[in-house]
Amino acid sequence: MLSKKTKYGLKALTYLASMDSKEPVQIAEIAKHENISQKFLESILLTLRRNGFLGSKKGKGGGYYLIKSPDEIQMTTVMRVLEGPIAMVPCVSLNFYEKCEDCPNQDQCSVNKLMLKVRDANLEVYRNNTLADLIP
Amino acid sequence: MLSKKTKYGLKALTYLASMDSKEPVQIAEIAKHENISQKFLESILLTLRRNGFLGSKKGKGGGYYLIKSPDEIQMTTVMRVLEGPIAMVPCVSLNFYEKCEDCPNQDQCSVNKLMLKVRDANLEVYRNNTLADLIP
DNA sequence: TTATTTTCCTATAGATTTAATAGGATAATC
DNA sequence: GATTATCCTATTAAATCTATAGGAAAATAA
Repeated sequence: MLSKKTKYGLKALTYLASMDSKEPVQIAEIAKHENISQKFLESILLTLRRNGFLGSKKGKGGGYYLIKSPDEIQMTTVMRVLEGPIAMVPCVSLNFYEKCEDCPNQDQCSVNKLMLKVRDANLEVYRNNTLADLIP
Repeated sequence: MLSKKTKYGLKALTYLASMDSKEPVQIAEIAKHENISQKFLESILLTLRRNGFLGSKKGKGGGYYLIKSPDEIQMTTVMRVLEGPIAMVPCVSLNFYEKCEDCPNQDQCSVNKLMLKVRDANLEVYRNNTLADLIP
């Protein structure tokens, strides 16, 4: 299941990407427009800023804005920041690899075998889609 | 993340599929061979039996065995029983569809748009792999 | 029959993760 | 100096996942 964090994060990014100008947009506006708890959204936008997707401005007329052009924001990077590893098991993860401690040899592991294919299929989708592709 | 339930279930199914004969295999043997808590595995095998993947026999010489041939067991059905919906959001699920209550119109929803592609990519993998393909 | 073995079944405890809230600090503008 | 809006940490609440407990039921063997 996709976490609400990711869901809300994607919606917020898309909302910002759909703006004509790059003027800061307030959290309250995004939250209201997308039906999201403002405080929860606040923490999400914070991590998006900390990870280089958004810029921010404080005080009156402040808010968040996209730093890059939507077509330069790959879904792989967004998903990794919001949802975590794209792989369903650590032993097939490119960016978060970990050996399974219970698995004697992963080359003969059926789960590894299947999840490798799943990972590749998902990567293919995320690599071929940018934020620009999500705008209605 | 793949749940341990699914991981263990897949390993158990693969172990049974790798057997030459279709003689019942005891929970204890599977648990030991795959490093799984026996009691936890017990409940997993029970749901696999209830969902038509396994047969069972009680008493001495009893255990679990595959009902169908491994190449007739599609990963789509296994994943749905063990892990639940293949889709990451209910609004793109084929078998567990639900409308998002917070989404005014899902045709213009960016999450829906992306997750539809993800779902299709995953279905493609699960449909093209059977239990037979997981055997080392 | 009686003992043994193994699955069957429900309930529940423990652990982890996710979702949401609280409350004030910081910085920019008016 | 007042107001506005982001910044930041901690904590609570809810949900889900993992594992265990403990006995019932059924099959086999003595």
